[in-house]
Amino acid sequence: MQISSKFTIGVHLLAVIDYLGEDEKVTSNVLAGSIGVNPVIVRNVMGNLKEAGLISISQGRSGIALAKKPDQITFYDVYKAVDSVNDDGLFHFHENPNPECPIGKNIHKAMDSKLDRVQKCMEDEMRQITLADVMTDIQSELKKD
Amino acid sequence: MQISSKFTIGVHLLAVIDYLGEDEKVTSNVLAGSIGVNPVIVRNVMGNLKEAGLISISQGRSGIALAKKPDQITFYDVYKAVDSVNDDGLFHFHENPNPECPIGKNIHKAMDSKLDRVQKCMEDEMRQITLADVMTDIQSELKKD
DNA sequence: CCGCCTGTAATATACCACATTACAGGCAAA
DNA sequence: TTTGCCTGTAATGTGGTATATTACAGGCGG
Repeated sequence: MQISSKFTIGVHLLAVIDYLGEDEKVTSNVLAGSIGVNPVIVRNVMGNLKEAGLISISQGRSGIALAKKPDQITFYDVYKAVDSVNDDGLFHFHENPNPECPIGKNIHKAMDSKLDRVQKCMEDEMRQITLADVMTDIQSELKKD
Repeated sequence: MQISSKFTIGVHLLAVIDYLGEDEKVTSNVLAGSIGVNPVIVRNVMGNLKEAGLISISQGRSGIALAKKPDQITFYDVYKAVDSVNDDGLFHFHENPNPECPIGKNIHKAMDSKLDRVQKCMEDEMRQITLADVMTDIQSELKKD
């Protein structure tokens, strides 16, 4: 199992928007070219990021721009924006434990809070990482040339 | 996306084995009955847990038993045993970033260590939770009746 | 030796991620 | 205001994966 690539696509997207800034025209086709996926996928992710208030999109001969500063955009924001994990949570619980069995009857209650704790731990860590951190690392790679 | 139910099945499995202990005969059919899934799934998970050294299985008119004490079996052990997450990691990275693009060329390098950090955080939290914790909660639910 | 149980392969099904085509609608520039 | 690019989105295809199910070979204990 893996978290959908929509998440990494989202971060990549934001990085390109930040990098090309207001100088160059950024379109879903340009982005799709850099990311290496279909433009429709990009437009969908763009829509998610827009709904979440991370970017602004003006139609027509368009302009896409960050709606927040890079250090105000965290991995968690992107992760939530693109619905990386559904409402049932990170862990898929088997759906039919036997209520006639003392374990089956209570396993859900006994595990849920623990699984939530694990998921929350992961999400809290994602809140610590920002787009600015990614840009810093990209810049320092670029300087090596 | 969600982590396969094989993980929760694995924990459920261990809980039943611990609960029914050495008194009653525990078979894949009994387990499947409590868990509410097909016996073959149970046997596969059993195999995983056996390989990982968490349970012992003797064939024939069989006996299944925990190979460690409940407080020595963590969620992480089960999670690893059933291959909840493949070797590529928790996050599925888009596979064809454009090497001609300054961002596409470096996005992988810039994000990998951060994603690893997130995953490791989750796994560390799982190491803190044991089968014994689950059994404690189940027991206290049972006492409510 | 008989019967129950595990190990495992083969097959089916349903769902999901991602790709692709197509087109309607909007904004901006000319 | 018209034209052309671009976004929003629906419809469809496809491959991969999770789980179910049937079937059977092999092993151990009674």
